[in-house]
Amino acid sequence: MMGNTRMKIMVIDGNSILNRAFYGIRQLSNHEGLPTNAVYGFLATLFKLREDEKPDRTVVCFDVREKTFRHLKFDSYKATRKGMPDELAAQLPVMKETLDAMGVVRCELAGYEADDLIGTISRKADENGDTCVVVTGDRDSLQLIGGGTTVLLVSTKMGQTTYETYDTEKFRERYGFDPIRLIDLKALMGDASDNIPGVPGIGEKTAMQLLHDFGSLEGVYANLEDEKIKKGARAKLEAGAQSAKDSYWLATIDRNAPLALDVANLPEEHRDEAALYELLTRLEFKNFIKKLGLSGAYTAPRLPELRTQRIQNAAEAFGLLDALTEAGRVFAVIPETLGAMCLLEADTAAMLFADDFADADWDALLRRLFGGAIELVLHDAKPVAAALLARGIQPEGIVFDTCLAAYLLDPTQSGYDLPRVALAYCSTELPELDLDDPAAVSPLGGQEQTEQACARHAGAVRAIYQEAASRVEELGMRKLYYEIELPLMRILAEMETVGCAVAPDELRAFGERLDVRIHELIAQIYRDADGEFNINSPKQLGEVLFEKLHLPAPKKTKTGYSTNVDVLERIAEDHPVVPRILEYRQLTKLKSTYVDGLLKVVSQKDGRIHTHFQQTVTATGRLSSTDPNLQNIPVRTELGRELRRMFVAPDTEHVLIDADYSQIELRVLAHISQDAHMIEAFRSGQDIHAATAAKVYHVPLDEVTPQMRSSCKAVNFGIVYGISDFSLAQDIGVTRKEAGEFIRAYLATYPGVAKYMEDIKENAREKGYVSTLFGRRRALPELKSKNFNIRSFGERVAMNTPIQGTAADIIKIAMVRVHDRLLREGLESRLILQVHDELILEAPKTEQETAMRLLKEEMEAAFVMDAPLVAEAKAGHSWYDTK
DNA sequence: AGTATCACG
DNA sequence: ACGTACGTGATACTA
Repeated sequence: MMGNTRMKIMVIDGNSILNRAFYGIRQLSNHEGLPTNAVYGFLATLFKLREDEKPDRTVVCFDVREKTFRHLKFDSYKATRKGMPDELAAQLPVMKETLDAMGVVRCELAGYEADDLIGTISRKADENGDTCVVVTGDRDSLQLIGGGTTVLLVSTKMGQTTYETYDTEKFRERYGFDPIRLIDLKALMGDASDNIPGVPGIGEKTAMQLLHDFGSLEGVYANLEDEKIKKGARAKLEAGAQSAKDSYWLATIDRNAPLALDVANLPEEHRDEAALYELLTRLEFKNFIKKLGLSGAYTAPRLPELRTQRIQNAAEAFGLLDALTEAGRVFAVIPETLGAMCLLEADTAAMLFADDFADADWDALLRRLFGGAIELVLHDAKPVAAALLARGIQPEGIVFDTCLAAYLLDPTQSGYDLPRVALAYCSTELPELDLDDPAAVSPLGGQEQTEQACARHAGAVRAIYQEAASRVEELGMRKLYYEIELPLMRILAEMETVGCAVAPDELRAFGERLDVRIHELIAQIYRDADGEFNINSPKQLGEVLFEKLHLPAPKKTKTGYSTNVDVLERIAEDHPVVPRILEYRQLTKLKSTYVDGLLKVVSQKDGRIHTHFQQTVTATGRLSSTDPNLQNIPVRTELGRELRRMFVAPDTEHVLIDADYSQIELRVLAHISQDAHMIEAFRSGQDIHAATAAKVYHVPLDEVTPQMRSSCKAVNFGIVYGISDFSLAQDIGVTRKEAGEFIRAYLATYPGVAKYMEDIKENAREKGYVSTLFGRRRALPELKSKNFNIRSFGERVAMNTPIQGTAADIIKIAMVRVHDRLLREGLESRLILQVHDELILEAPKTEQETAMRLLKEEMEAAFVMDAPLVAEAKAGHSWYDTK
C-alpha cells in the first residue's frame, strides 16, 4: 500500500487496557481477578474494536517499567507512579507472545511510557496523511486529539465496558477548550494518580475557570494581575510558578520519541496459526480459538503411543478378559450405553463394540469384566455402575475413579470431564470421543480413528491415576477416598437406579388446583394494574409497581428494580396487588418447577423418579441432586409441603422411612471448637437455641421467650456461615448496632467458638486451605486477595467449610454404614434419597421397625463426637407423612 | 449465556 | 471505608 491511500492505524495502550481488564474483573467478580482473565479481557477488547473500527493496521504499545520514567528526572517528584501488580506483569510475556503470533505490531522503548510511543506514532501517522485511532483507558491521552488522531476511550463501570470516541469537536463539547489544553489543565490542577503536583491549592474548579478566561497556562501567567483572578488564587499561582512549569512538562506526552518503527510502512498482518493455536490452548481461551477459526492439528500429547487391537470374536474376547484377570490394573473407557469398551493394559488398548457380538455374549462379557476379578480404573464410574445395575449386573472390581480423585484433590473446579482433568494432570489434549453416538462406532468410517481416540482416553486415565492416586495418599485422604467416596459412588448408583415411587395422579390433581387459583390471580392482578403484562418478567413487573403504580422502590438490582420477596413484603401493605403477586409467585413456582417439572421426569419404564446424585460438584463435599433436584422439594410452607404427598412407598406392603440429624452442623461446630458450654448444652439434651438464649440473656431456661429463642436461632445459623452484624440485622430485623452487640454477647457465651473462628482464619491463611475432620480439603487463595470483598468471602468460607464439610463427611459415612448393614443383615430395605442431613429408605413393612432402629443407630454411630449425634427416624406412606 | 428469583439444607 | 451469611439447582426472561 503506497502513500496515496489513507490508512487507518489503531494504536493501543497495552498497559492501560490490560490494567483496566484486571481491575474490572477484580471489582465485580466474587472470584479473584485472575491475571489470565485480564489477558482474556484484553484480547476480547482488541477483537471487538478491530471488528468495530476495521483498522488497516494495529499497533500495541507497552511501557518498559524497569527503566527510568521522565518523572525520575525531577528529584522533587520521586515518582511512585503506579505500575501494574507483579502478578499481572507476569502475564505480559505470554500476552506479547500472543500478539506476535497474531501478527500485531508491538512497540516498546526503554525509558518511554506507552503514552509517548502512542503520541509519536500518531504524529507520524498524521504527517503521512493517515488517520489514527488511539485506544486507551487513560484520559491524559486526550491531548493527542487533533489532525487525523482521535481517541477511543475505554472505561469499565460495574463490569460494563463502554467505548467512547473523542474527536476535537466532542472534546470541546465536553471540556470547553481544545484538547491540547488538557496539558495546561494538568499543569494547574495536577494529577495525584500520575504524581503531577500542579499548582498547590488550585483544584479542578479554579483551573477550569482560569483556562476558560485566559486560554492557556501561558495566558494565565501573562495576566496574573487581571481582576478576574482572586487574591488567594493569585498568591498560589505566584508561589507555584515553578511547579506549574514542571507539571506542564510532566503532563506533556512526548511525541518525538526516538522510535525505530516505520509508521509509513507498517507490515501487513501475518498470523502464525500453529503458534496462536498453541498459545490460546495453553491459556484455555477456547472462545477465541473458535472465533478465529483455528483448528490446529492437535498437539502431540505427552503420552506414549499405544497399540490398539480390535476384538470382534467372542472366544478371543473372553480370552482377553481371562488374561486381564491375571494382569495388573486395567484402565477402561466405557460409555453409559455400555455399547463399547476400551481396555488398556500395559501397552495395548483393546477395543470392543457391542455390535460385533451376540447380545448374550456381550452381556456375559460385561458380567465377566465387572465380576470383581479384574481391577478396573475408570473416569467417572457412577453412570457406568448405574447402567450396569439397571441391566442386573453388579459392578464389582472398580478400584479407582480418577474423576472422584480429581474432585477430592481440588473440589472447586467447575467440572471434571476427562479432557479437562487430562489437561490439568498431564497436559494432554484429548481428541473428541463420543462412544454413545452410534455413528462413531459404525463400521462405515472413522472407526479406526475412534479406536485411536479411545486408546488415548484410556491412556489419559492411566496417567491421571498414576499422579492422582499418590497425591491422595500424600494429602492424607486415603481413608476419605477409599472408605467413603469410592464406596459411596456405588451406593449412589444404586440409589439412582432404584429411584423413588411417585403418585402422579395426585400430583396432576394438585397442579389443577394451583392452576385455578393462578388464573384467578392473573385476572385480579391485571385489574389492579389496569392492564395486562407479563407478571413473570421482573422488568415489566418492576415498571408496573414502581412507575405505573408509583409504589416506593426500596431496592435495585444491577439491571433495574428489585422485585424479590423481601422487597414485595415491605410494600405489601401499600397496594392490594402486591400480596396477589406474592401468592402468584408462590403458586407458579410450585406449578412450573415442581408439578410440571417432576411430571416430566417420571420414568416411562417403571413409573418412578430417578434423580442423579452429583458427587463431584460442591466445594464443601456435599452431594447435589439433578434431573430432577430432589433435595429442594418444598417443606417450609404448608401448601408447598403438599408436594411431598406424591413421593410414596410403592404399595401398601412398603413404607418410607425418613431419619434426619438434629442440628448436625452446630454439633460439629461444638466438637471442632471444643467449646465447653456448647458441648454441655448438647450433652444435656437441651433445645440448643433456647439454651443459647438463656445464656446470652442471662435468664433461666423457662423464662426464654419465643423472640429470644428465635434471635438466638438466627445467630446460631449465622455463626456457621461466618456472620456479620449487617446480615444478622437484616435477618432478624434489628439495627446493625444491636446485631453487633448481640454477636458480641453470643461469642462471650461461647468463647471456644470465638477462638475457633479466629484460629481457623489464621490457620487457613498460613496453609492456604481448610480441611474437614476427615481430611477433605478446600484451597482458599481468596484469603490472600487484596480485595476486601474477596478476602472477606474467603474468611467466611474458612469458617463455614470445615463445618458444612465435616457434616457432609459424616452423613456419607452413615450412608456407607447403613448400606453395608442392610446388605449384611439380608434386609430388603433400600436407601433412596439423601438430603444433606436426612436419609430416606424404602422398606418392606415387615422390616419397618428393624430398619428404623438400624438407620438411627448407624447415623448416630457414624462418628463419635463430644456433642453427640442425634438422629430421629419416622415412617409413613409418603414423604409428607414422615414428618 | 447471563440474570433474577426462589426452592432446599 | 469497604459490602455482607455458607452450599446447591430449576425456571423464566432477556439480550
